[in-house]
Amino acid sequence: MRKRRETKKTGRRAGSARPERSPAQGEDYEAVFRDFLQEKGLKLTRERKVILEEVFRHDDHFDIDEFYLKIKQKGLKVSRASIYRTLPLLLECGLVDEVKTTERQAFYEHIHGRRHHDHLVCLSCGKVIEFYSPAIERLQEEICRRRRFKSLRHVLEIQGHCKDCASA
Amino acid sequence: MRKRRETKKTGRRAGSARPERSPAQGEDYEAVFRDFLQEKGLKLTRERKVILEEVFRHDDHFDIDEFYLKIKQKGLKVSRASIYRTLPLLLECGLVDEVKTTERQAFYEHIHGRRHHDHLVCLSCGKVIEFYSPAIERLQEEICRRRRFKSLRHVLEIQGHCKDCASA
DNA sequence: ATTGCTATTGAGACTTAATCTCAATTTCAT
DNA sequence: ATGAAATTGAGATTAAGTCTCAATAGCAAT
Ligand SMILES: [Zn+2]
Ligand SMILES: [Zn+2]
Ligand SMILES: [Zn+2]
Ligand SMILES: [Zn+2]
Repeated sequence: MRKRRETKKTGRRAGSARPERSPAQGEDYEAVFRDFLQEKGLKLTRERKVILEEVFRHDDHFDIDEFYLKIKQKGLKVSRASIYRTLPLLLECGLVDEVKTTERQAFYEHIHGRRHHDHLVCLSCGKVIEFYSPAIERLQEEICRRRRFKSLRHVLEIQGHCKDCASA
Repeated sequence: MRKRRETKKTGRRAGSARPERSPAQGEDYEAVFRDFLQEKGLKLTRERKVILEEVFRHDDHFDIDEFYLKIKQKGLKVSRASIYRTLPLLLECGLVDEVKTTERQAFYEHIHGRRHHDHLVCLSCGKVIEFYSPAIERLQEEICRRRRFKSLRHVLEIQGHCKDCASA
């Protein structure tokens, strides 16, 4: 068993800032995944189904190790390697969002009709607060346009102390 | 000898976007460092001097491994451990800026009168282009204020393809 | 300059997230 | 049902970063 790094995990729920879901997008992520796989000549295996289900059962951010443990505790059998191999696929087909943090480990969140958003991360309690600023997004586009830089993605993470930890 | 990871290093010079130096700030970074160390009861060793000099000889971003190799090639003798121990000190006293990237390795850049800035990173050629947007900075402050989040630092990295690579 | 208390160093061991290996197994189009 | 090709998983490997600890160096006080 891999030793888990010790990290503050308290209160790792997103704050009130989460953009609400758009119910417009269908629930059938399995169909999306299946089609994606088929198109690439890949196979929808039992393991991939388990991972997909589990990803969509999660309603907040998670890191891979946490995710692996959760699957294991449920008695489902999927290897760490398969998880590491499947998440990039889910990323590629747009069902999952990867947020590379300034910490070593990236975290993930299923998309399921969520909008893009960025993050405030509390250095004391580990809380992740989502925010979305159309103005900032627009300015980024502007910056890229001016430099003829073709933007594919971005990471904006603000680190500091949340209001609970700052007052303590 | 530690095996280097293979990464695209071509054209890793910053683009034209670098904010110009402010000549107002004195050149005497060694004095700054010495005072800082003294205040903390730490010592200005030969190794620390070498590292400091070398950091300020670099005029763009660098990662630790690259940095270590460069020092070694010059025949200067400083261990990897010392570099890993010294850079956080330089960070702490504000002489160096650490930019955690979405890649595994962070990169560094000496400050020396530079303003804060963020980065465009080209995924094809590895080029790092700096930019600074007062408007974005202001919006970030605004977001934090609204959430009573005390911001300490932030990372904004936009990934994509630079104009040279996009046209190719 | 000498002394002595600490901070520091460096070689190499260790940690750990992530990737790779490869034989055994599973998927799925035919 | 069949077989080519993709996939799996246990464990090895990689590599950035951290830690250990005996030997050494800085420096303040004498
Ligand atoms: Zn954004
Ligand atoms: Zn907090
Ligand atoms: Zn900024
Ligand atoms: Zn490029």
